[in-house]
Amino acid sequence: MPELPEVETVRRGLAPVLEGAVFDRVELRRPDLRFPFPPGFAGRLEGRTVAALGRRAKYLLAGLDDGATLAMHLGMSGSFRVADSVAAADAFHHARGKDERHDHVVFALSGARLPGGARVVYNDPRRFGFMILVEPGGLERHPLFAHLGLEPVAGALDPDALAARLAGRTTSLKAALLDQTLIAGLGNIYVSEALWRAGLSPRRAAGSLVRKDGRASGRLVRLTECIVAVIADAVAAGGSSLRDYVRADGSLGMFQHAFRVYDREDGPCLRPGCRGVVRRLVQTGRSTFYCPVCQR
DNA sequence: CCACAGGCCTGCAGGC
DNA sequence: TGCCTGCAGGCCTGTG
Repeated sequence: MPELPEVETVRRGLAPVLEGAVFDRVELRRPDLRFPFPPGFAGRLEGRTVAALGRRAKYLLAGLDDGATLAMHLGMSGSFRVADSVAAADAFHHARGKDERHDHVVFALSGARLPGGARVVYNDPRRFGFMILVEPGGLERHPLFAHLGLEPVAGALDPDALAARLAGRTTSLKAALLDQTLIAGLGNIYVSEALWRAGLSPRRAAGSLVRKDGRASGRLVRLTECIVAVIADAVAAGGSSLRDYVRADGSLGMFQHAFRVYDREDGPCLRPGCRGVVRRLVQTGRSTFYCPVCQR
């Protein structure tokens, strides 16, 4: 259930292995994940070198030496693990309680930095993840990427740009922040955490943070600061490890220990001086955690 | 059996 | 009629 911090942590773990490495063999152990693999998918990758491993929103983007891009989304339960052999990979996965029935893709790699080669294994029990190959120059026009919103990182998430996108919208702040065409990379955990930090109710109308002249209100400036901060803090902690997510080297993220509201229903609000109790509500089918006392 | 889980696409209904 | 918006449902498997 990787959100941006988990995907970024995976990227940092995989980059030293993938960058400069060649796909010697790509093994698809089933014909589909969320979508069927396109015909020739594995063969199209074999023999190609990874130039760089990047990220956009919750997508991992492996740029290939011929200009194409392997785009990978982890869905709700996707994870990668790295090993120098099949046996080591399986032992590692086993230790993490992973079921090898859900090992769906195996990349066999070689490279100057990989004496003896390496294997990168993709495991995804729920199969909401997917991999696609985008031909050179096609990324910006691709329907999955063309409408992605602002990255929630310093310098990219501009309050007035966000105000322009929220103006007039009656939908809840919770739903707006989950909308990947507005801000790209937030998910259910970090929306709750950011709104708690900002002291804003998840039920508030998104457009209520925009001034009449169309610019960002003080509250919206504060919210953008809190979004950037919570994402940066989570990346620094290696993301959050709950049920499925582990880092590429098998270690756990630590940010789950820093949650202020997420999954803390009925617990005391942790804001100094606030005597509220954390509540859970369901918005557009997803749990929201918030303090009704200090989030208005 | 039920509810719920970190994502996101589709289709439908309602408002203008 | 169209366009936009917002929401329920569905995709899968696993866990409590």
